[in-house]
Amino acid sequence: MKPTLQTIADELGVSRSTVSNAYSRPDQLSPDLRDKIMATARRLGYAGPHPGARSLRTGTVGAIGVLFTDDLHTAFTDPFAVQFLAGLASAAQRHNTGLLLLPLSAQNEETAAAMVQNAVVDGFCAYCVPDWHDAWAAVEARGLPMVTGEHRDGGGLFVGIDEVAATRAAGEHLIRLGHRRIAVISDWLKADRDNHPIILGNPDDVPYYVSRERLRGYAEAFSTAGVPFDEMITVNAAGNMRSDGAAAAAYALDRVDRPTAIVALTDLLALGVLDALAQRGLAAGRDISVIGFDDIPDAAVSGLTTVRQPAADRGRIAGELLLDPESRPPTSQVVLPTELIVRASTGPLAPSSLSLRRS
Amino acid sequence: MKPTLQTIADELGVSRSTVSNAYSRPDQLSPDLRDKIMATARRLGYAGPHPGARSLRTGTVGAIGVLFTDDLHTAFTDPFAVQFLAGLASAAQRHNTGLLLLPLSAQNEETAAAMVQNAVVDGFCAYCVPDWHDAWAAVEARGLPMVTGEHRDGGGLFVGIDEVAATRAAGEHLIRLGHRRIAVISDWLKADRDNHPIILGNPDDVPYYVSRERLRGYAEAFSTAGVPFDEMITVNAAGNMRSDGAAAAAYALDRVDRPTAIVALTDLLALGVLDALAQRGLAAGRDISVIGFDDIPDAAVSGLTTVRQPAADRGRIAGELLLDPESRPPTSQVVLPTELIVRASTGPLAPSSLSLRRS
DNA sequence: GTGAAAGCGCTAACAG
DNA sequence: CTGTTAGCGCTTTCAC
Repeated sequence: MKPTLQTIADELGVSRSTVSNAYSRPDQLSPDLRDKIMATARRLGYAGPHPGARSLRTGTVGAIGVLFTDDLHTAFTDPFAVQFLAGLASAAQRHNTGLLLLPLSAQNEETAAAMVQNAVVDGFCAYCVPDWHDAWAAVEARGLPMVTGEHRDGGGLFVGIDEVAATRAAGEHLIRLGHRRIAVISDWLKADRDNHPIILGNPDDVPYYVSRERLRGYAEAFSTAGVPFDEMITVNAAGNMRSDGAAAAAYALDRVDRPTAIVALTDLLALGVLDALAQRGLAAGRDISVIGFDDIPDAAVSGLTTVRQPAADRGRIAGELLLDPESRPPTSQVVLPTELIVRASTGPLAPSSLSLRRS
Repeated sequence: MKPTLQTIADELGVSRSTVSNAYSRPDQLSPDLRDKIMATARRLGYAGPHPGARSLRTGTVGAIGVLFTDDLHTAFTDPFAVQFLAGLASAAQRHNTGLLLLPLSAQNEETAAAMVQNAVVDGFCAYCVPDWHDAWAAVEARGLPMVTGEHRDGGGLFVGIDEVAATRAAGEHLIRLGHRRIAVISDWLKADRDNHPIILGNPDDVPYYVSRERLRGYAEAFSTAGVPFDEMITVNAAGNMRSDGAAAAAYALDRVDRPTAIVALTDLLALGVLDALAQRGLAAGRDISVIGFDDIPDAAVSGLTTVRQPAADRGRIAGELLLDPESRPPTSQVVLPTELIVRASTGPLAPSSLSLRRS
């Protein structure tokens, strides 16, 4: 039988609460007694109050649930996700809190919801969770504090960026450079996970918040310049991997009316687009302009024009909001700044493209 | 006030246990009643049994604690760690279990131990935790199942590789090629986190299991060939990052009696060594031989000779052992195979090096 | 099928 | 400073 507070108390002939105090409120009893308690605890192999029992009593656990994609491998390959998590972890650590990764199966929404229901946590942090997911409902039902960067009206706290404004600025940059025939590449433009061009009636049809909003920003910039939504070339990517970016870009590049610019909704995909260009002997920024999103370290290395967002801050602030109610702003909506970083991968419309455009 | 089982029971005039059964044992009551219960639960905003309370009663939580480095950023930059975690997560998911990341502060061992003590989990998985860490003791004290790949005699379950045999084989390869003046680079050769050459009396002095064992393997191979331990050039790396590998390699390369081979105890460091070679116009495998460890994807790309280990399997099996007691082998010691992968970065001792050796 | 009783191990008033 | 009392919200025999 495992020792409990009572075991120690009985052994010493004191009360259970005294032993409890020895651990949680050392100032409530004489140092002598405390030492004696700790000594017998050690002797009996008692490791301290049972965390589960304590948490039932105090109502706090010391863990926050992170709704996460099924595919940890891909998630950890994404520098944005890693920075976000690192930021979240730094806040968590400051509050002596762990991160409960909840890898939600995209196949089996039922188990995903069950994981959320059974998670022993103080709150939830969700991102990269397409919003049709049942898990959303489960999180809301739990009634715990929740923070997300992807669901601005979802009841919980919001820490994120103005996705629409960010890509609108990027789109305007492209417009200023003269581009009008533009392809957009992203995963989650459709619910399926394949690389292929798609016809999209409307940005609203996109099932995933981030992709949808970013697409909206571009759509706004372009339509303001006279390029209607349905003239944009949209290609769905299988996932958010560099190779997917290259594969998806192929559908845009290998067509007669090749676009003069390709925007990817993440840097990882944009780097793949650069790969596809290189493979075809095309020069980014001269033959074809490319824009990404995130400003991951490799973006600078590759001279990728992109939108910088404060990944680590998003995580850190999300954590603070969850763990430190004092810090909660009245609005509960923290919108962090983004910045368009112009590098070599965008340039003015090339004459060759112009002539092609007339053909 | 948040609704509980009792709230629902009172509302319907049934007993608490009936409502409990409605959730956990649907076969114990009539479908009608169950539906009615679920309906009022929904109506009252009851999300299902409180996970913490349930776990106190049943003794199972649905989470395993992963003792993790403080520095998530670096951890997730290491493909080995990512693959390991992905493997662990796959097993966890199969058992409907989450991963509680416990980022242990290396500075503050006290808080680190406290995190372990307070973790609401069913078991622990530890790796990348230097063994002088207080957290070890805390884990053992908890008395929960624990699995590690780094502490073969530590009481818990072991899933790992034969580190010594792995590097011994790599060392023998180097010896066969004629190398005798050899440098070893690794983080955690000393407890400090700086790049600098060190004098090591003995592999036993190394404070971290993995580094120690791998160093032992090399020491065995070399001493068998007549190269005593104290003739090996040992360089401590600040961390397990590519740039650290390059920085540490500098100390080996920029000395008069330059070694003819450099072994790094991880691929990430070895890739840094290759960077350092390139920077000095030296050719890996011709001028200087280099060996890594892990066989991460980039190793193949760079033609790095290395030791392949089954990272994802280590994680997956660790998870199974923890979560599925049935699967536990009698010994509780699972040793997975490794394989020396010879690529272009190792080659026979170059004549130029030989002459240099005599000088 | 359903309910009553007995805790899981702990903490937080409060009284002594 | 120490002990008593009263649960936290749930599951699980075991009778009915």
